Amino acid sequence: MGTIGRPRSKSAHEAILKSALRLVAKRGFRAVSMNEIAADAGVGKMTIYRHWPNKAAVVMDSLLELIGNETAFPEAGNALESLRRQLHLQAAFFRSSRGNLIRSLVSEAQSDPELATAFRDRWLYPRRDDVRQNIKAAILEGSLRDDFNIDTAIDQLYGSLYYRLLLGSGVLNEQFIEDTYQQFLTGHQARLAVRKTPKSA
Amino acid sequence: MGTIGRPRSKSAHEAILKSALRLVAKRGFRAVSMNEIAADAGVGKMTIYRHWPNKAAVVMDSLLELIGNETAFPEAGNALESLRRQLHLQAAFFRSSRGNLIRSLVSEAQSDPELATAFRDRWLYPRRDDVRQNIKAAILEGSLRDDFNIDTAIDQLYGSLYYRLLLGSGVLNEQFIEDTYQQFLTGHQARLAVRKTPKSA
DNA sequence: TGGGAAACGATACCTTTGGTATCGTTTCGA
DNA sequence: TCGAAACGATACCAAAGGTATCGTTTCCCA
Repeated sequence: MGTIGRPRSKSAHEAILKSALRLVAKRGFRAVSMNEIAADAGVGKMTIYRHWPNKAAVVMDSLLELIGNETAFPEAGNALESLRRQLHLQAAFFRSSRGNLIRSLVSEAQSDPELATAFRDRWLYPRRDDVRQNIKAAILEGSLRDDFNIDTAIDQLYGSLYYRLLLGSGVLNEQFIEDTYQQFLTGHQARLAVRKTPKSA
Repeated sequence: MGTIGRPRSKSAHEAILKSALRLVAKRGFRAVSMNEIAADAGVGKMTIYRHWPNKAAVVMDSLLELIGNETAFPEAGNALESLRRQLHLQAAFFRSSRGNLIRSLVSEAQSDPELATAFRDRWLYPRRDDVRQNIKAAILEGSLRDDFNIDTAIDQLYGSLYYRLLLGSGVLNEQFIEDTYQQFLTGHQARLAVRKTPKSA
């Protein structure tokens, strides 16, 4: 049997991802060329195309492998508080240069169905699953009602964050996150314990 | 004094906008080339560039001049009902091939600051102003409270629509719109009419 | 331990496309 | 009526994603 040949260079792989992340975060997807990424990583352009099928795939992997866990749900005393803190984490992530990665991939996905599927399956849905799990925990803790559509609630929670990231209509500051969180609570919080007066008060 | 020269052809102008709208709505911004738009409109490519500075500007004007009023607030018995119907209109607009225009322009705007500004100033903000006016009317009618941040409320109302349009995470069906509208009401509706007792009840 | 297969960096190349330059021609208005 | 500018057509340019191929290097396995 023939041998396998020279193995892929792990150092080249990592250098490419790091260069792609740094350049795209700073200047955006379209402004960065593949030649530039290759030169910055000290690598031949063909080496990139031996590891990934196209430019979008490189940036997608940069996001997932290097900074994919920066918005994980933080520990907190209870599920609702963990959700609140995660919203602030996600806003900070979007405000930072990392936001350019998301903007770039969503932008390219509009004309690249394969990328759109990959972005949903590898970025969006896993994170939505985390939110869903958190909301279920909050329900079990008795903090949230149990009779609403969770997917719709997730859209309402995070939709306005993506909206401000992509449309630039407003600032993703802490006040906005607090307002969004409170509006979510208003609609989904379990009825507060002490309800002494009957409905016909 | 010299004369003015031959005037711009209004028929060429309109033919270009119609071709751009039709082709981009059907196949998307990136998949349609300027040569193709020119050929479809029966026009020289240079004529397009005499009327618009670049491809994005043509599509932007197609949106505004040809279908910009398809999501106007419909007449209704009261402001809240008008808002509810407009949400359904906007969802239908996004579900139709017109949604490709919005997706295309938002996508291109991520790497084109001038287009981003134009999209906000000419598309987004005028429509947000309509929503703001509607919400103020609903407040005056006594249907909504008057102590919330209107801009944040608009983001929460429409953010999830743009989110589903751009991310494709869920269907923009009527149930989703109803849920979104109800969640908005839950947080912002005025306390139901009869409030006979003073605050210290 | 040595030979073959495949990855490596480098570079030339192909194709597409947005945008420009320039042609001779047409149309208007002053 | 004539000049200026727009017209359709076409050749062209530059940038960039992606491919092909070079000689070289590295490693696994026989």
